[in-house]
Parts: sequence; C-alpha cells; structure tokens
Amino acid sequence: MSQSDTVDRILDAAEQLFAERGFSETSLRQITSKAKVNLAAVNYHFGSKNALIQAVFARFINPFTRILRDRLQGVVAESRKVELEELLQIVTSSVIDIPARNSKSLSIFMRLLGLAYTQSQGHLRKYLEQQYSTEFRLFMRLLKDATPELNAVERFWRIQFMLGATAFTMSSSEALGSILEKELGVKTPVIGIVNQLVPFLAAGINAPSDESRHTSTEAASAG
Amino acid sequence: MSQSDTVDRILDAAEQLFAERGFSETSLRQITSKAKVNLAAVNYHFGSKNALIQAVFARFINPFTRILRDRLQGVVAESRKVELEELLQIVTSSVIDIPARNSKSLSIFMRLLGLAYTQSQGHLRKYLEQQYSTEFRLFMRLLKDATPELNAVERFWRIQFMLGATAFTMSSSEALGSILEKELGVKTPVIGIVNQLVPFLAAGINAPSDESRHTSTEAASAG
DNA sequence: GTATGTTTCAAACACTTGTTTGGAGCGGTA
DNA sequence: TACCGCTCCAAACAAGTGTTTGAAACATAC
Repeated sequence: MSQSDTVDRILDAAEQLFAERGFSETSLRQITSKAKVNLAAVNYHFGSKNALIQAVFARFINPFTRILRDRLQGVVAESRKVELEELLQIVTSSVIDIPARNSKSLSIFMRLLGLAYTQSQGHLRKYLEQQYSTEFRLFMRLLKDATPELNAVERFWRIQFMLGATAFTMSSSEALGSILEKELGVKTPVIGIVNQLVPFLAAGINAPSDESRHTSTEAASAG
Repeated sequence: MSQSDTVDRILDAAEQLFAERGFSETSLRQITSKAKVNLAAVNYHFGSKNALIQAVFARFINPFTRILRDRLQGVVAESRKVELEELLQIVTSSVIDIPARNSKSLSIFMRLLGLAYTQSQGHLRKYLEQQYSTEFRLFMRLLKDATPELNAVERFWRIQFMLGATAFTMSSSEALGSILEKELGVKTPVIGIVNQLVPFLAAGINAPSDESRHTSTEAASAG
C-alpha cells in the first residue's frame, strides 16, 4: 500500500505536469518534487522516464479502450449499418464515460491524447499503436462501412483531418476555453466542446469531394 | 555577404531540424554542426535560441502574410460577399504561392506552422500574435461575414477545429503521406492534401449545429 | 531476536543544455 | 603602422538532464 501510494502520487503529479508543459519540457525533478517523493523513486518504480510516460497513458487509456471496445462490439453484434454520427458519438461518449479521478480528468485526458500525437515521442506512438491496434482496427472498419461513398485515399486524409481537429483542439482546450471566456464571457465545458466537434467532423467527412460535386448535388447533407 | 552567409546557413539548418524534431528537441549544437558554423554564431547573430526560432518563422511567414494581405484586401475592395470556400481558397493559394527556396519549402512551412501551434512555446505564440494580428483580424472579419448563420461561440470553436485539422495534418504531412503510399501505393503532393482539406473544412464549418437541426431541416448542405 | 526483501533517500554520476568569454583573424580607414 | 569594428572560434561556464549507487529505514517472516 505504501508502494502504490508513491506510485500513484508520481502518476498524479506526472500526468498533471505533462498535460501542462509536455513531455520533454517536464523533468523528473519537477515531478518528484510535486509528488513529494524522492527523485530516484521514478526510476525505481517505473524504470525510466519513458516508461513513466507510458504508464501515465495506460492508466486512463485502458479504461477508455475497454468501454470503447465493448460499445463497438455491441453495434457490430447487432449487424446493422452504423451511421457516421452514431460512430462518432460512440467514441466521444466512451471518452466522457471514463471513470474520473477528479474534475480535471477529462481535460487532462484530452490534452495528453493531443500531445501524444503532436509531441510524439516515437516510443509513445509505438506503444499506443501496438497496445490498442485491435480497437483502432475495429473503429476503422466501422468507419469504412459508414462512409462507403469515399474512396480509400479520400477516407485516409479525412480521417487525418478528423484526428487533427480533435487532437489539436483538445490539446489546447483549456487555453482556448479561457480565451473564449475572456472574449465573449461564455464558458464551454469539455463536453460542450465535444458536442460541437461531432457535427463538424461528421459534415467534414461526409463533404462532397471535388469530383463528386460534379456528378451529384444532393449528397451534401450529413444525415 | 559573409555575415549573411553564416546567418542563412544557420536559418536553413535550423528550419530543417526544427521541422524534423521540434524546437526543444533540437539543440544549438545540432544546428551549428549541420550548418557548419561555430556554436557561438547563433548567440552572436541572433541573441538567443528563442530569437532564432522567431527568425526562422519570420523568414517565410513574412512573404506569406504579404501575399495573403494583398489578396484579402483585394476582395474587400470589391465589396461583395465572399463565400467561405473562396476565403479558404485564398488562404491556401497564398500558402502555395510563397516563393519556395527548395522543393521541401512547402512541407517545412506547414510542419513549422503546426509545431508553432502545438509545441507552443509561449514566446513564439506571443510573437506571432502581435506580429500578424492585422492579417489575422482581417481574415476573421471575412470569415465572420462568410458564416452569418453561426453564432459567436460556434464560430469560435469551429475555427479552432479548422486550425487543428490544418495544423495537425500539415505538421505530419510527410509522415502521413509515406504511410498512405506504403498502404495504398498512392502519392499525394502537398497541394493535393490542401485540395482535399478545403471541402472538408468548408463542410465542417457550415455544418448544421445541434440546435439548428431542430429548427430547420433544409440547411444541411454546404453550399 | 535475526534474517529477508522491499522501499526510501542523499549523493553522485556522466552528459547535455543555452550562453558567455577572451582572444584571434580579417578588411577597411586614418 | 596603428586603430577600428566586425566576425569567427575554441574553450569554459553554470545549470539542468536522466540515471545509478550504496547505505539507511522499513515491514514481514522465521
């Protein structure tokens, strides 16, 4: 118990500092002093800084992927066509339903996910890919079924655009939120951002491509 | 001339390394050794590493903003309504029309822009904001006119989604492009990515919001 | 009690970081 | 020739990095 106490304190401090400054900008001394543990504790319990980064991710990605996998397999079991918006809703609701450790959990999760993509960090990308390839492939399969009118190249790029909009927004959601609040006096909770994101992404992915606009004019709607 | 030779060599090496690994992950020793100049040259000519980062940006953002400002003011002078897609086309064409120093200029430009947003780097964000606030405001005004059906909050977030999709995709366009080539055997030049991006963004920004879907059913199309 | 395995801790390690220093080399001016 | 401003360069600087060490403290078992 005293071990897991130290371990958890390190993980708590690390995930918070990583979310604030990024990985390479956060030193082990900053982490251990925030966690009020000895410097050597990180290497003792985790082995290395990189392993700590991965452990921080594993702690909240594991619950997420469990939820996501269950729900995706759920709709697969129903063997009916899954619309794009429903698919996106499944992903976002899975994020939202992650058991929260505290009030900031959600935004920290989002921010770290964004950093994972942008700051990468080779070792982390590899770790995430091989760790969660099953869920990723399943999602991709459903996404392909939900967008039959896209050819493979278009779909590839639009997925990247989607990931980009999500990762980027979430990686700076806190900063952006405070800008918005200062500018317009409105506060948007993380869930609110997500709810704005889904229709944007759905419309973008279903957008008519340059060629299809010549052949069809009515397929512009998302529904 | 011998001065600007050293200065340019540093800028060339720096922008390339920054684009490859990011700012804090690139050391001055890596830069100066690639540029084949003395380590102290950076601090002598630029003052500090942060100043070097800003100089790298200034070198290609200045031409870009000149082009963009001219074209935006051009459509303003015509005093007609500017559609969203035209506005996006102006921005992307301005990027493409930046005088290129070499074949990689465009992707390096994109990648650095992406890093500027995601790795930020406070000092750089401040620098860019105060340096190019005029063009940014002008673009925002036109964007507002082009999307009268959006309320301020929606518009704010959709702009972030747009920036995110762009910055993220472009910041890893090279890596993504090689993945696509390996997977599907298709090569997408940077211009091709941009052309895919515009309809995606336009559709996303013009997407029906959650509330408008209750009150209206025909406004779903992007046109 | 002693022995055992685990966890903590201060200190040091080897290394990299951005920046500064003081002298050298250069071209031009008086 | 002497002086000047500019540029270069090897070397050092102070501070920070992740990691390792070896002894201390602790808990648990015998």
